[in-house]
Amino acid sequence: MTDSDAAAADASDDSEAASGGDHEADGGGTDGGSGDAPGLPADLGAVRGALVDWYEADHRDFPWRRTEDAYEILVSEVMSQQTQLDRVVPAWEDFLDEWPTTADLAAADRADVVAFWSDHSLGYNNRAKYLHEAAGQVESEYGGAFPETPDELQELMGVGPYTANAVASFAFDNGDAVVDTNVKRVLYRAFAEIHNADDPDYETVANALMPAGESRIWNNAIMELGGVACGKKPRCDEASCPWREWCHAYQTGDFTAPDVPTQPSFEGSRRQFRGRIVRLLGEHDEMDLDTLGHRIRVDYTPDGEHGREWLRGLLSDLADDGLVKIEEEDTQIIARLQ
DNA sequence: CTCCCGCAGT
DNA sequence: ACTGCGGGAG
Repeated sequence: MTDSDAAAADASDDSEAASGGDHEADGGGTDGGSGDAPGLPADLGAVRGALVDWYEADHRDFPWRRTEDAYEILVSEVMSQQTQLDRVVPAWEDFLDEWPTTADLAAADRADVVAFWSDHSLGYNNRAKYLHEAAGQVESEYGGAFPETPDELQELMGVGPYTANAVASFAFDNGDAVVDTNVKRVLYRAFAEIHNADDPDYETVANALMPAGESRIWNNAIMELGGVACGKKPRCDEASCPWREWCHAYQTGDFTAPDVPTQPSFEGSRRQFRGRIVRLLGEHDEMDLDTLGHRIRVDYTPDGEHGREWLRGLLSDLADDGLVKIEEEDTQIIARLQ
């Protein structure tokens, strides 16, 4: 899309701007703009409309954006928490094919769900456990019907503030503004007040920005912005960012973003070996200690530094996490998914 | 190497 | 407030 428009240029506040979207701005006057969110542009209606129009004009067509089923949405959110969306698509489709409803998932063996998770390289196997557990909660505590408010959704295992608002928004159009690392980056760059704050209150600003009662379209739109136009490497013009005329970063050229804690390297980490163990146990049902050890690392020697004692430690933690069961038969030690 | 739509346990 | 948790892709 050609955009052009030199941008920064006029910082003038005229505007009703682009759009003509169908969303009429905020219900007049009530929030008069920046009442509880100093630092937001005065013409909030234009800012909101520009983003929503931009999203509606063109956005990535992920399959979970075509459903309003809370369970399907939840599965997509949990999978997306740290896996690239393009990789989530096939896993999401396979998962729902295998367990189409919360009743199906709740009735499944956890070991099968964990094995699926590992087999689809979705990482963080605890999330499979959480999802299985959450399905059980929906069945037993809500009679199979998802709660519809963020507060209630947060009671589900593995569902925190972000996921609760995402599900409430995308399934029920009933959420508050989502705040994840993408949204934080957008807000930090766009609005100087956030950028300059010692301890930015993202939640308050995000909610002040969101048009009340339109969480579904809004949260989709602002996350799309963070993913497509305002990623770590900004693509303002290429993506025709709708906020260029208001954006502090675009006008100053300062595209710094909030620090995201960097993970310790994965290669050689204990997480890597946990992952290998779970993957192997998903393929072999049960394995004895030394066979498992030799299969997860070439330098495994029963009595060496990375030997039985080391492996017992990993398995013990996996057992504490409820992912693995350790059985002692005679002198043999056998592990299987739990 | 970094990045990717967080959360639970402590 | 801090820590641990997978693994593919760029």
